[in-house]
Amino acid sequence: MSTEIAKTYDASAAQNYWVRHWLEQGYCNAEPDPNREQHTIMIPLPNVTGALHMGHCLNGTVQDLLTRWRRMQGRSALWMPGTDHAGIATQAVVERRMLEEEGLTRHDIGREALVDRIWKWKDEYEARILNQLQQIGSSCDWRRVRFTLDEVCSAAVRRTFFRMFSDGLIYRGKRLVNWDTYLQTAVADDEVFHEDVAGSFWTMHYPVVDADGNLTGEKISFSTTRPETMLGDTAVCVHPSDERYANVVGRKVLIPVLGRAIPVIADALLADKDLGTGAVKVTPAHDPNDYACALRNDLPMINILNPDGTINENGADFAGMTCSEARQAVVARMDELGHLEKVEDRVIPLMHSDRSKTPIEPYLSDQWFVQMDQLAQSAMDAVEDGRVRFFPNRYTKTYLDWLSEKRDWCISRQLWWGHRIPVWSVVAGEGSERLTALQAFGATIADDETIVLPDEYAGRLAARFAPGLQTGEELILVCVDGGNEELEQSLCEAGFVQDEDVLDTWFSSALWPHATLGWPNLDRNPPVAGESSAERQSPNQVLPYFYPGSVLVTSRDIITLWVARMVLTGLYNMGDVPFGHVYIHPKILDGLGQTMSKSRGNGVDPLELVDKYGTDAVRFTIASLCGETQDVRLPVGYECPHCEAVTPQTKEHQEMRPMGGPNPSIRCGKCKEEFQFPSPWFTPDEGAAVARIVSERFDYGRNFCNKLWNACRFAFMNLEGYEAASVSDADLTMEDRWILSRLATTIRDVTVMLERYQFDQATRAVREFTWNEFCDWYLEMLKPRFRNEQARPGAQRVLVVVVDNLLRMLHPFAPFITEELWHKLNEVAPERGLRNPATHSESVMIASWPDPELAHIDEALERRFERLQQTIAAVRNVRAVYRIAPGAQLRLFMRCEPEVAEQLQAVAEQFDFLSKTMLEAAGVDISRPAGAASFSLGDADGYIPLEGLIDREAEIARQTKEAAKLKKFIAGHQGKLNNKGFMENAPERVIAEIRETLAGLQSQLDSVERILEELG
RNA sequence: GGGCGAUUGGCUCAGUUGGUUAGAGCACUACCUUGACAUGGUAGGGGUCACAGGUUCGAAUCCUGUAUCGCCCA
Repeated sequence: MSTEIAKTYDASAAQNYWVRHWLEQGYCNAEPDPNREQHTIMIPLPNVTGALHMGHCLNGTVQDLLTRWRRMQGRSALWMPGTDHAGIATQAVVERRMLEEEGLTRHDIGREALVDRIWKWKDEYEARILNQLQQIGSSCDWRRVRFTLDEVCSAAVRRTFFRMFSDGLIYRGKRLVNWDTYLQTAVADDEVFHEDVAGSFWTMHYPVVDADGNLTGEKISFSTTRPETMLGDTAVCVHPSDERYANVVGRKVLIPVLGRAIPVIADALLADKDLGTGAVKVTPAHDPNDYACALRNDLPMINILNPDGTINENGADFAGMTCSEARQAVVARMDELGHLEKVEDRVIPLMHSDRSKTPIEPYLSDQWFVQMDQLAQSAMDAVEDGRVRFFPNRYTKTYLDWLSEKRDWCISRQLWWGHRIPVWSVVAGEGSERLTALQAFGATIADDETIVLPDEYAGRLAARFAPGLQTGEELILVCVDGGNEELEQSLCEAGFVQDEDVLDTWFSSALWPHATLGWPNLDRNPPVAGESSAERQSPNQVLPYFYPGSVLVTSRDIITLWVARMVLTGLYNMGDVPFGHVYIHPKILDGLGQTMSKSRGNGVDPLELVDKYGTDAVRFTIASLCGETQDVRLPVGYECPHCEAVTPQTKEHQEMRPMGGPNPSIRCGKCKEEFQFPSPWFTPDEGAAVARIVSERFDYGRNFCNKLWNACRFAFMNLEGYEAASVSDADLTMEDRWILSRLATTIRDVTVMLERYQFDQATRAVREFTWNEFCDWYLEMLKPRFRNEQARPGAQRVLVVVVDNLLRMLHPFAPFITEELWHKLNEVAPERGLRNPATHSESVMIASWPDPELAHIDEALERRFERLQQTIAAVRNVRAVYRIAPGAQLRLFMRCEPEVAEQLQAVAEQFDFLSKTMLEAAGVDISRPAGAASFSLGDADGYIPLEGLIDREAEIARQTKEAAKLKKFIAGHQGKLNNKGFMENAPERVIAEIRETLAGLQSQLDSVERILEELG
């Protein structure tokens, strides 16, 4: 049997093969198992708006790393996959595309057709996203894929809404919202962005009128950037202590364009004496500050806008105009009437909708809310008492600060794509007819004005009165739990109409941790793909086993939006938190320090990088970036399709668009050829040469994989004739014991680092061990043993054990290459182990996480080994400095204590192998041979005779420089020991260390000075 | 405006509760195609740790302030 493997690792072949193999074997599947501990990670569900970018890739890498590691530790490890319908974002994308490509709006095609189109979009992107996740090696339980609008999640949404409604936690109310006039929906505060636009600042005045409405000749001036809002003004406000206006407060002014009189009020919170004229107009229905002022002062609120952003009937003559038309018309009229004083240009910060990119109008409308006080408090308690812990800890503050505001949660969205609000309403009757609409249900009114339904409707219907849209109107609201279509039908027949709105996406994603496990269905396990409903076990064992989850891995920007809400719904529905830990990972920025996003044109598809570097390289590099830091920069470049030269990406590149002309291209600086490039703004021309996005940061992972591959290739090549057998301690050589000691230490440390979510440190530790210890030293030292028939079997047995452990330790970081190598190892050395060699699992994915053999850790040995390393480095240095051919044999004399000499003699062979140097002699009585180059370590001096080769002057210069360096360090240490304060305050340990170092430095300096003397 | 974070060699980042001579990868220089690996090896050059104060025997690390940048919230 040949034990040789390919010279280079074929990443793409390995990925394709193992992704399928793992799926077929069902290694990623997780089932409840009472004999094992559980480990649950719920994916931060990506939304189906578009494909995944590097941020998702990082997020997925971390979750997979944890899942694979815990699975190897023997846990039943569930990583739950799925996607989010992302209501407004997805609907906006589909609507925008429909408008651009077909000139159609949603009103042209209707609710059903639009929703149909969105489902098609969802199917396409969900498939693409899941494929991306699989390609990066995600070991999710793919049978359990969920979608926030599917049956399982919908049932949870429906039940939660019903419970909250029944408990009185959901109410309907008026609220000033951010109205997107383009999409005709409210958007959340986090869905708007501020952008400065050029605008004007008008100063005008309202005349004061007396009680009879007659002009008094007085006036109040104010300034505004939005004059059209005067149509909705219900007051003018001044500061209570502003003497200029003391005599008009409480009187009235006239809005000239309407002829409506409004009061002058004093409100210290709204008016600022020192700003402008000190007086401001108050438009409660269209400005957040004015709205708050109106609540304080009990002012009427007049809505002047239609949902599409045009002026409504309250705007009198201006009705039907758009805001900007109305603005001009109002200004013109005011000017005409002599109330315009001046106008100046001004840059105005304007809110825009993140979804439609159009300006936001503050707009007063009816919305549904969740009352947050108790829920928020419960979520705060969970973090404060440690049931939920954040890593890094500083994010606790973000979470608590936000929740402590306890602002009610607006859950309604005026969209067509989402969970329809399960409330039916009808206008209540008058007097004794008040409950007529619910007569068929046998409803009655209790003393406290609540609606009481017969027991047969318990858990299915909940009803109550609520104020209607019009003042004085009363509504009956009925909430229906899921699975009661016949009751919904009856309500419709009784004249009830279902609410048009849908729920905020976060309402459904807040339930993700328990909804995906089947809640509220406790009778049966949640469905898995490929299983008939009859097979589903009863009762639901999945939910109690996997809930609460272990850790949530996510990005800091949704701590408030999502993490907090999952905690509170988890507590509300399940009575327990959804996860014990929250690991907040860094965010990937581009080379210019900007957040990566599709809209900025700097997003990078992970599959492009995977194509170039291989998944393992990308994952390994990413893991090396994940620590406690909050951002990582990822400068990328375009790889020229003609000559492979890389052009770094600049802001100009990110912003290049066709602008009606041909697709932009970049000219390669090296070969001067033009190429196109991936961009969110256009699709490259058919057949055009397209650059690929690359980033040299991934060289880190790629080089590592190459190193690992070749180290194993070397190992396998030398396993010809391997026979398993126990290895006794006596059989172990010094380097065996050293590498086993280092291996045990590394495994121990890496395990702790993973427990602490220190992926960057863990990655460095495994890399350091693999490259700088295993490859650089151990494998090199094995080479002579493999050439020796006697020594070979022992070397093979230890090597096999180290490779076995190494592959297992690396598997969560680099799943594909380790699996590929593991299978080779199984072929070459099926039985392995130091004590009782045995066969190992078919796949490394289900092998056990390596045990740190603490008994192997030998620090004294490691220190001796270090001296060997230093000596060899010193010899190599001499060789390099004197430009001695690498092949030329050198002779080495070491002056040192007998004990050290003995140790050096013991490894004499290694000097030859590792540095082509014969250790001629070692001992106290060694002196420098004539014409020898020298070096000094702390406890030994080395001499390498170089008759005729040595340049005396150069050697003197070299040693003089060395002496100067040593003197500087010595002075520093001496200074400390002479410092009274230091000696009095520093801990014993530190002083001892300084003394020890100083002694070492001093002896080195002595050596160097002796050498200089000898050089004369 | 409030909060969080960053600022360490040309680039990207480490640096555990303050304590040996501040590290790594890439890039750079020289040498080496040696039967695991040139995606490599060996050796090397390069940093007054943003700035100004302070605390301390001792500061990249703690405190205050300044500057620049990023993010979140209002």
